[in-house]
Amino acid sequence: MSSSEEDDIVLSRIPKKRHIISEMTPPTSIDEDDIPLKNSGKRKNTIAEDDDYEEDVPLVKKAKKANGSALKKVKKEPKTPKKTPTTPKATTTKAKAADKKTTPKATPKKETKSVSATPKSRKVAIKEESVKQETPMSSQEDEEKYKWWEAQDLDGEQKWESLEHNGVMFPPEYEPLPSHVKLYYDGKPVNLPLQAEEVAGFYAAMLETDHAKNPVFQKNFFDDFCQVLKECGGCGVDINDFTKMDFSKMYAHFEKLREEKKLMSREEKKQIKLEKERLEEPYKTCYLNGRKELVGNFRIEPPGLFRGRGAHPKTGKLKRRVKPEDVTLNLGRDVKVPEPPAGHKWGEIRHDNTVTWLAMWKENIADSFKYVRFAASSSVKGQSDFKKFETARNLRNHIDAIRKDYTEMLRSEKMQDRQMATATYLIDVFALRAGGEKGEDEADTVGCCSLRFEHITLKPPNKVIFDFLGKDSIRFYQEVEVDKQVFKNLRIFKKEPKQPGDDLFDRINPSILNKHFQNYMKGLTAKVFRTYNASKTMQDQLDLIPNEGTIAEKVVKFNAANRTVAILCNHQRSVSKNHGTSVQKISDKLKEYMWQKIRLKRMILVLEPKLRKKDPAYFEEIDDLVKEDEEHIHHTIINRQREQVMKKLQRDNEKLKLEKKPLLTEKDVKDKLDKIDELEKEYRQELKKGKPEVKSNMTVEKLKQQVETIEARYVTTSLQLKDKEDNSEVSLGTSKMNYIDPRLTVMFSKKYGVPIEKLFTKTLRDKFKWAIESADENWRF
DNA sequence: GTGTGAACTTAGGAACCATCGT
DNA sequence: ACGATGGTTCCTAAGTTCACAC
Repeated sequence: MSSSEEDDIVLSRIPKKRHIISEMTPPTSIDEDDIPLKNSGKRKNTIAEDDDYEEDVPLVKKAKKANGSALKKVKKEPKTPKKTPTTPKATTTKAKAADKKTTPKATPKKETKSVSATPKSRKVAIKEESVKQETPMSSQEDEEKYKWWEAQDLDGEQKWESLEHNGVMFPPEYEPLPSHVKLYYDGKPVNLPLQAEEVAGFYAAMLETDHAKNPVFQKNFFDDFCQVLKECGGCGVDINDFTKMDFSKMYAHFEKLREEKKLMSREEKKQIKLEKERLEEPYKTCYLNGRKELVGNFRIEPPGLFRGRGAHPKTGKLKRRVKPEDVTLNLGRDVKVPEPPAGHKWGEIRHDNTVTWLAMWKENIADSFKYVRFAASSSVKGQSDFKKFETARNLRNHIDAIRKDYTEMLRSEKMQDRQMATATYLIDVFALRAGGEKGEDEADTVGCCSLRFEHITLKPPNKVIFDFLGKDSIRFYQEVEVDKQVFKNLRIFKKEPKQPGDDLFDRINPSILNKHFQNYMKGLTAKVFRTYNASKTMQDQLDLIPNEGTIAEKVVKFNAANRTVAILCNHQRSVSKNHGTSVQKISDKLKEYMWQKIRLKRMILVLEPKLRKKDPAYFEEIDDLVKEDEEHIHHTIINRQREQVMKKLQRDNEKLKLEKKPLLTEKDVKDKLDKIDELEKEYRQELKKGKPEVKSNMTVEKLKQQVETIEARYVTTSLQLKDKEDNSEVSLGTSKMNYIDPRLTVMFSKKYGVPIEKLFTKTLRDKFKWAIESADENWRF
């Protein structure tokens, strides 16, 4: 076959390539790496014509490191922190939208128009609406009824016509510790300045968590703590050794507060909750194009210690308090700007209707932005969700062609194309994420394009073992069989001089890949494959479910389908710490049921011994129970009963103590204990004789009835156990919320007569209202 | 292409809450 | 009536993607 021939050629050329590559890119140094890079463009063009994939040059991804940060700084410099629109964004085209006459009423309509009209490269579908902004905050009638999915699709650059909101909610000010609660350093109490005390408190409060035991966390915390301490003038003691810090007093104080909170009366708790709700009331909603909408995260994130996931180099760093001056609000031009907190000003006011955020601030850990956005149930989010699923759904019209193409392209002469095809295969088949490049100061996690040498192991003829940390440092481990050619390609991508640490896909990145995808379908990017395959899988799984059985059974089947999707997407959750015990409990229960059943059957035989011959199968299992197990179960039962009696005694006594009445003693429960003793005796007898006592009023009929009851319980419980095990490390929620087209769930609900409440929680019903109201029992993805 | 900023979706764990079995 | 338990919501970190400057 031509394939192997081709491969032979390819492989035979490798030495040559190796030579070239090692000349061009010394394997050791990243910095030197970026020198050849500059030539790459030129070289590549000529070489590509050779049809010799071997010779085009890897993208050099790590090049920036050194001068990258320098660049960054240069860039940032012109950014004067003044009031002028100097953020990079503000100077770009879009920025005209953000153009800020901080005085909101400056030139309302003209500006709004120019906002939308400016972006040069795009045809902006804006019909110069002479915005009839009827006082939004008052129109309450139709808001409930607005169904955007039945309305016209405004699919353009402009995201809103008018926007009014009340700004953001700030966390409460820091409350100083009582004077007797202090940090101890080197055995002595320390008087910390308030700001430093707050930071120390962040750590103290989490003293018993895993985070606090992580050395990186400790170091980052300590560095930032010392910094803060220095900034506010120190504390008279030279604090320079983390190990001498004693947070125990502070920790105890926080524990006490926690306890007190728990012990608050029902009434008090209610009051506090009411008060909280009253305070957040104004921020919960906003007006979008005159209609009331829910805001999502209107609360500014409180300060604290950064809890990065996985091995994050910055974990433990201080997340500083956000001030109104740090916050940029985005709202309509003609609308009242909410009052900043007393004595403060907003950082900036924007009127950018090409974006959907309400407020924004810069965060100090990664130096990125945080946004206040609409809630998931809002029309804005609903629309983009709808669009996302429609894009994914549209992929079904192209997927065959795409698969055919990449299958062919796996053998391309051009290295970049081979990588592209192979990556597409992995993304399509194993639902990998795109895998963008990550920095030194982030956790080392990867996706498809950032997979490295050490992340896959090849086992001929075609087995691949993936083992890497993906998003959120969740491990992706799979042993799979792949297409022969994919296997060969991966082997080539790992060929010398590649070594651990090197990128497998050194000629592509998500950007290149996505650009390629655009050729097939508008809006097609790497992540669309995940959505498509998830929803497609769900559809296929649902198709397999017969329309029969109880609602509960159907729900179980639905969840099983959901689970296959979750597994496809590698959605995991950590096993809860008491998972082990609760599994043990259930299997104990199962054993006990089994024992009960057998015991009942033995009783039947006591009544009518000849039944055994008549129906040997029915009685077969009674031999399965060995004496030791039986004895053990007896013990468990007896112990449990005794414990229960004693526990109740204790509880009663506690009450009596409060009422100052005389306490009960063991004598008072003697009756009960005696009964248990009796039972114990009975069991012992039973064990000796090998058959149970049978009450005089028992009949074979009754006993058989009881056996059935027990059997039913056994089945239910074992299903429960299986479900628990299967689900212990799979998280169904993420795929239900983000990947499975909600119209599939709605379809299932209608077609199988399962109330939607059993499949979607309240929040999901709100989020997917559009789907619930638009899909019927015949809808297909 | 590379680098970066910006804006958006996706994600797991903690906190909170309701319900269930005893 | 009560704690354990499991489900739901909240929180915010961690991704992807896109536009733009170079």
